[in-house]
Amino acid sequence: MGSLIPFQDLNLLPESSSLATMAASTSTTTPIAMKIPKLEPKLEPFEEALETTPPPHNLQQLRELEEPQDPFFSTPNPIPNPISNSQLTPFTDQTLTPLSQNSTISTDENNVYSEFHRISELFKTAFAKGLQQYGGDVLVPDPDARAIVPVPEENQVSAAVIVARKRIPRSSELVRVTNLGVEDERYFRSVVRRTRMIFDALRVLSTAEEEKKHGVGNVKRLRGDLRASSVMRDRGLWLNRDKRIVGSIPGVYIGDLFFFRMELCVVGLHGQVQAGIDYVPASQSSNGEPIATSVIVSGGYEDDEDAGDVIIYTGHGGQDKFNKQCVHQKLEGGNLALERSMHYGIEVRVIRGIKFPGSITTKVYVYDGLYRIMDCWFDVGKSGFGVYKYKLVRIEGQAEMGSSILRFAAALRAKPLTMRPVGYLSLDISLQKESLPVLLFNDIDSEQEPLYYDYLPRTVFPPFAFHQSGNGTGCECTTSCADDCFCAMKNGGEFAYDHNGILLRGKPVVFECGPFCRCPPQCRNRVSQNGLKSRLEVFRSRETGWGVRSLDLIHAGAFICEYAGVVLTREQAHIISMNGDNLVYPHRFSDRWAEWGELSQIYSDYVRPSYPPMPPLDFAIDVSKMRNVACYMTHSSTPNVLVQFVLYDHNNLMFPHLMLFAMENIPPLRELSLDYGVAEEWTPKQLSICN
DNA sequence: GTTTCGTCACACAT
DNA sequence: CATGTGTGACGAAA
Repeated sequence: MGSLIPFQDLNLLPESSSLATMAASTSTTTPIAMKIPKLEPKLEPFEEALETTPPPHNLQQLRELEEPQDPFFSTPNPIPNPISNSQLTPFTDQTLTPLSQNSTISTDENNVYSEFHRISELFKTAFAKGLQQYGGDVLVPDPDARAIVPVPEENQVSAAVIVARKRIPRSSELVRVTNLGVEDERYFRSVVRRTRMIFDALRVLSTAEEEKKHGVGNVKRLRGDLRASSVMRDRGLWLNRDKRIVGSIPGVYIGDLFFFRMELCVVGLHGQVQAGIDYVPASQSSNGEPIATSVIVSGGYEDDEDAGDVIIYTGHGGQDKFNKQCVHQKLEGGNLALERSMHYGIEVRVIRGIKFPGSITTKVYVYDGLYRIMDCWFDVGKSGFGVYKYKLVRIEGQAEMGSSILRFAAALRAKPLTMRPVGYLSLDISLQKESLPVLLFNDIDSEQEPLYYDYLPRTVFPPFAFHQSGNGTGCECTTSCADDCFCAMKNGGEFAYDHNGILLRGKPVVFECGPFCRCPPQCRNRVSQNGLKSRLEVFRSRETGWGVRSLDLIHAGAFICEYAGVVLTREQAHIISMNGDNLVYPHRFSDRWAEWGELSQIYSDYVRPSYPPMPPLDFAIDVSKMRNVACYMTHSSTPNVLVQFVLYDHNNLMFPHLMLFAMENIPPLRELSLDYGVAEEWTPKQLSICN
């Protein structure tokens, strides 16, 4: 056990302060950032992807919309990788500075000191040694070494093997993905979306299975996340295992949210289950040096300082079981890798772990984009032990940080008018008809349209829809519904939701408990009939007219709202549509429910749920005079919201409710989008695109 | 190839 | 509801 070193004394230490000063002056006198090729933002922000889509309530435009469906799902077999001009840039040996052939990583046995003055020795030797051994100048590495040399055409590798077919070990080949076209982006996004849907489906289903087997509450420490990732690893469904990507991961956007570390591994954003620094180890690196690729800022180290764009990040190691520093850190492993990444000007992905009460887990992980390591020094931490510190500075020109959006949204929920003094036209256009307020925001023009319609929280069905059905049947459960209850039977012997109200798997139709059941309103099988769970906001957008976003984070699979309007029969619709009114045809919505919980890549005998069977829907929804928030959602072919048909207040299969559920973890203030489907006349063209 | 080790998880108990 | 603690699975190193 080393003796405690007073924090303030170390700052006075000549060696440390001089070196720190020199390091600091280095970064100011030589404009390092200028010499690094500026990183163009490669990923198109989600909002921009929606730019050309028309407002959903303008159905005429919608029909004219020519947008191919997500090719991944619309064809039965995986399509060939559409990548044409994109490339993976290998980091060849030439891209890194030449080393002396015999250099090794410094793992100085004397790293642990108990005497105060010896810390400075450690600092000098470990650091200077670490740098000098690699042939560079101790404090001013060759600026040219920071440039990533463009790779000649013949060395470029195709990206076709992003999705593997069997379990693959982790590669050590460092690449950076560049020049992705719009189609490439769309493709990779769909791969990531699909992968994450499989992960979530496996995770919630394994929990549900265990509960079924052992009974609710008797399940011991079930780790659905571990189960899901393990199954997916065995099937080779982890992404980006064949290349170690420096920089952005294709298909992962800044602001994307994750609730499990394992999920970060599955998409390849961060490959360490618990460790905060991910890197290519020296033994696998082409030049024998470790290179860091991503870090997680999770608040686990007391010496971290997080100012958003600038992070003082603490290296790993030196902690006891209670996350207390107890020995000095060493310049090895991830610590050395970060230092080497700084030396070569290699950017790192930053993921923040943020405490998030009220979620399914206590923490949420946000991808915050790329940072450059600008500085690195040895310091004494608050507990008096030596720690390595790294100054990470966010690269400019990237989309806004997800973590700051989370923070802003939290403030907005509490004080909307303080945070946005201008633009709110209404703090609740539903006039308390919804369980939570629906805000209306326009800071672009004077349009106020949503104010002028009657707000209709639930769809109005014609009376005969109730009469035609055997609506007097319900379950007899008095406390809580179980898997053997009448309503569970109607759903094929299982409930559609888990105990958090998450939709487990999309179905042709979901039967919820209703007014004819004896169970209480809190019953787990009444998810979509109890109103909003997240605060929604209709907002004016230059690109799409109106759009909808949430002030709350929405979990994947969570209920959002109903798509409400007045139901018209085919005959009524025919008459009304001649006047050019706004009608929505439920049968035209793409069957996105089938993607939710789709596991054909896991089970070869997987078939899309066909029970309970649904007849073709033959009605329209009139949203011209009465509507709710849903009809302001924009269209997308990679939507984050799906339509699930639900019955609860009657059993008439001809007239289900259109309930909207989240297909992804939707960050607050990200635009919600629905696949309204494309008109039939587009089908041939669509096929030609897919083939 | 195999084993050991450490880790900014997670879930549940208290 | 914060803190404690047991089980865990991965990649890296030996």
